[in-house]
Amino acid sequence: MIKMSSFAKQVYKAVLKIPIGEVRTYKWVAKEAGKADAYRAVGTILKNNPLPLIIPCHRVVKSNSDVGDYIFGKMRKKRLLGLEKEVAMCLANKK
DNA sequence: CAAACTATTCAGC
DNA sequence: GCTGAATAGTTTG
Repeated sequence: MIKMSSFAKQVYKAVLKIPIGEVRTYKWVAKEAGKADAYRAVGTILKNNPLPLIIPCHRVVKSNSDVGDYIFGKMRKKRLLGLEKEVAMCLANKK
């Protein structure tokens, strides 16, 4: 088991709750985590995020629909979002 | 324990 | 639309 900060755990759970093809804002994640005013902490945690491959940090964007930042790079994040959108459609329409 | 840093957000012009 | 400042939690020494 990996030990981590209490807020981080909630943040990860909130991010994992985001459906594929959809994106949420850092504020939203912070709120789900229990601290709506900790949007900045969310970014800090995800930045040091110990499980970048099991946490869809790319589904978290800024409030202005800005892409925000990503561990693998903003470009990779954008690409992933578009790809996930297609995947979501596939799962919904079973194309 | 305290200081510094940060993947953000809000307000003003 | 852009710039500057604030706030909350994590991390490191």
